[in-house]
Amino acid sequence: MDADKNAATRPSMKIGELAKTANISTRLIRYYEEQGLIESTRAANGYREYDPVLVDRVWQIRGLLEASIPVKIIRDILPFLDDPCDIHVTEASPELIAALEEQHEQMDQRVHFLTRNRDAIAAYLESIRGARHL
DNA sequence: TTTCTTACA
DNA sequence: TGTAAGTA
Repeated sequence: MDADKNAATRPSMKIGELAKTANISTRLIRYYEEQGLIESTRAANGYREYDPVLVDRVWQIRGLLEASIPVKIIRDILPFLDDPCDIHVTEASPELIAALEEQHEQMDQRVHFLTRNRDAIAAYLESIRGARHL
């Protein structure tokens, strides 16, 4: 079924390939790994090998990071993102829960902030377009 | 050629 | 984060 373009979930992607596929630098990939955000195995020659599913994982990490979520928290919720069914919730410490609630609240505020500005810009654009037609 | 580690800007 | 150096 998959002869050439489907190496779906096999631990074999070199850092350069992952970088190109996920559109991030190899430098950042190594950095995420240093921070314990992603894992990799090592080939006999010492080269890192990545599971192709990390392409998505990297995007999730970027999103979380861009939302200013601390690496410490990302580390804790990443395993949950892997299998949402896994019951990490049961062992979530009060500290983690508190941190996540705070982050959630902050994200909510950002969403409102962005929404408001987006609408303001949309309205401004509208008025400009209208004026242009005069 | 690609990747690795370490380190500086 | 990018980039340089010296390897494997």
